[in-house]
Amino acid sequence: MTEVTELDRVKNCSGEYVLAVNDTLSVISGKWKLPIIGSLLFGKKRHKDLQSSVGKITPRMLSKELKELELNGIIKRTVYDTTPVRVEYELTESGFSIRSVLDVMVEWGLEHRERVMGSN
Amino acid sequence: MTEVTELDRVKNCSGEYVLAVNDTLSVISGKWKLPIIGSLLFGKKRHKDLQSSVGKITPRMLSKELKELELNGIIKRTVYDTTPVRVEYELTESGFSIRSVLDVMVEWGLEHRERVMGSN
DNA sequence: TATATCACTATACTTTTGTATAGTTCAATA
DNA sequence: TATTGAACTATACAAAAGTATAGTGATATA
Repeated sequence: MTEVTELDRVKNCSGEYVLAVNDTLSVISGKWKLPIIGSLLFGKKRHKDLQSSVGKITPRMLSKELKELELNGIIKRTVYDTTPVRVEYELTESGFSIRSVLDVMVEWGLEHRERVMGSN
Repeated sequence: MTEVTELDRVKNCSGEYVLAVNDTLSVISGKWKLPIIGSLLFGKKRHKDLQSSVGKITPRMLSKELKELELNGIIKRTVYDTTPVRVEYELTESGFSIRSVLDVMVEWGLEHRERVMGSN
């Protein structure tokens, strides 16, 4: 009952708290990260599939964002030895689990809009 | 039991979902938003107090970020008719409530770090 | 009259982030 | 041999975000 977890510790230290939030924030920041994650929630996709489903992203940006997401452990990249080569991207466990964060953000966003609209 | 709320609706529509997340994201994005909110969680503060508690932010950036936070309904600005003039900033209800979002982000961030560290 | 305090604002940058457009590599097919 | 398709990469540029440094306006006190 008196155990202090890492979580309790961080929540009570304003500096580390901000750092931890920023860690999460950096994973989903960038113009195309959310659309990409959103698209991959429906299943694994290839580069060209993402290009059409994500909007008018250029291949350069798509590569860049995918590379960052992979580095951050959000997606997994698999290369198949076919011709032409096939590369598939899919969410990792962390990738799927971040959905709970996004859900909370959607909820707050809608509540906040109500509060702001309600008092005009 | 069969009622479909706004929330359910948005969660099932990938486009609107991303938009709603981005709404929330835009409120806390910017290099100094989190430190400012973090500082105001401890109580109302004046411009100069924030300037010292938030780090090495310039007055220009502090004004800019405060203005955006006010526009977004996260903080309330009060001017007192003293000399020299006194201006106080404090969190609104939305400002305080966003802490629940930040808490979830901290939790995910720590779990994610465990997962990534655990598999090296 | 000069100085100090507070809450900014102005101007001119630098850095980061994103866009536009074209080109590369590989092997398989026409 | 030329073309195709997938998955990128290269180069140059534009826009957004952030920094550095100095200055303003109001008023009260020395």
